[in-house]
Amino acid sequence: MARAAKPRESKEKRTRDLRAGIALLWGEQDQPARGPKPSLTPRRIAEAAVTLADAEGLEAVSMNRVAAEFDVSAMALYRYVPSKAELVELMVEAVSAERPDLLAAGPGWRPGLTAWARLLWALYQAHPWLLAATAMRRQVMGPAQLGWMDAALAALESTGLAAGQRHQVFLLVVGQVRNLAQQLADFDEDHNREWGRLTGELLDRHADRFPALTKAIAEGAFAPAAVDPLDFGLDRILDGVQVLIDRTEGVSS
Amino acid sequence: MARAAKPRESKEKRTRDLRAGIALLWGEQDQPARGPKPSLTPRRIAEAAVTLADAEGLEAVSMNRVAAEFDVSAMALYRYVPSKAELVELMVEAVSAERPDLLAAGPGWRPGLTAWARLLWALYQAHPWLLAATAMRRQVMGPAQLGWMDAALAALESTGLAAGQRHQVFLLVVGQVRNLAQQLADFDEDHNREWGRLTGELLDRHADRFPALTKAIAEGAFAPAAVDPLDFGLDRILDGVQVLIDRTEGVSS
DNA sequence: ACCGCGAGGTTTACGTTATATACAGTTGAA
DNA sequence: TTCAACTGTATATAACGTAAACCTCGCGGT
Repeated sequence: MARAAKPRESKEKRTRDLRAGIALLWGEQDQPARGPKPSLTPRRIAEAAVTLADAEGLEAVSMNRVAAEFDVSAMALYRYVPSKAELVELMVEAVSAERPDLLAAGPGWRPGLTAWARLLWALYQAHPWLLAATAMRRQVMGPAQLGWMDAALAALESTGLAAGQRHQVFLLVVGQVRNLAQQLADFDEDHNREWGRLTGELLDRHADRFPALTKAIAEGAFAPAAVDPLDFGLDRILDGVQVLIDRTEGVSS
Repeated sequence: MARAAKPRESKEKRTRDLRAGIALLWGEQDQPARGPKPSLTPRRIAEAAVTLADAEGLEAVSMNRVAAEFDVSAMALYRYVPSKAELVELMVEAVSAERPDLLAAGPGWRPGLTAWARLLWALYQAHPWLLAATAMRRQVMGPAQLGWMDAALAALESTGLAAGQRHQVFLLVVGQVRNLAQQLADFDEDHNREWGRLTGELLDRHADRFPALTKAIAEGAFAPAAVDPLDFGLDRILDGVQVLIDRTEGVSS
């Protein structure tokens, strides 16, 4: 970690970095004329990093490991990618490349948004590192991520909600998927059972301090759920959105 | 980072670590008889780490920095804390120490749960590092966190929902608060405006690719919201929960 | 055709991280 | 008094991101 204690770069520098990073994401970098042919591209680098992350997790993605995939020194990558942060952005864009297709879900905002959430959830399941990758600072969305966002907002247009509300609902659904991904990431079968056993003993001994929790556990609150975990939260949220829509229509009409 | 490529510790070792960590969280460690008096305690170390994180962020919390706070070598801390991960757990427990008081919110599950969410949100605002700290693996809740959980579950007892559903609703509300914290953490005034400007140009140029997004922006979807950001999502979620309660009551009665 | 400069790639080095190991100093119980 | 247990330090290791200096190409302008 070369975190130099927040060197507080100059504003011009940061803007230049940002501009370069965005150009990279949109593929709008002008390639050079003079000099040897490049042996790599940002795209190929990102793809190698993605397969590495899929196989061994985001922690395994170091400049060294990625460079080794091309039999090249780590520093060589910096000719194509300004920093590791930008590489991660490219990885996110790479796996978000194909825009979700909501037409098969049928008409109406709710089937569309549900399908959208399911597709996003599938993406997070296929690439468990996505959560950590997008949690990193510098939330600079590239065209692929904007495509996902556009698809969700399109599904919401028929609701009659205001633009700000549509955006808020979008954030709500994204949040639900990401929360689920977080819960799944935390989950380790053995570890969880072991913690449950050890903490269970302590809970018994202090049952008076945690009455509601004790009762809920006794009633099986932590038993593995039978239904798809995405459904419960999503259904509640969309029910709530429906309530808002009904109220809005009632007022306007 | 001494991440030794997931050395896959033996199960016995992991269980012992877990047991030691839980004992630490619950303050159930037996103190030694012979030997010099300890000059520190896990508690004092955690408190120093908390003030450091409050002031300079979680990234500033290194074993060296914390140890320096006591004019002591970094390795000395390992006499009190098994690893940095456990230290972070202790930090979380420290700031979660006081159990939320929901009695002032009045009767009924909804005012109680709303108050609970507001208090948790206040905690995340007071300690912005909480999100990252709790996102780290090994979700081993100590008594303080269990106290928060118990308070939320207690508020939900009057709903008549099943234990599993109460748990799910709890997760939903926690998730909403954490999502908000995430959105706030990503947000940097200057940076965001700059990204909006640069991406806005690109969006104009590709408006046909993102029609719904373009329309939403034109209608001011990204204008700073006037209301408290927690409210929108929370209201939608709790509306949805109310729908579920109504449906459940309708069936049972 | 030449030549210089820009570009690709390597090497080396720095500062930082967590923590394993070996050791020295201190203290209470036997 | 002796000894084992305990505290704290010093040293060492592996890994990380990346800055800086350097060599080696090969195209563009002359």
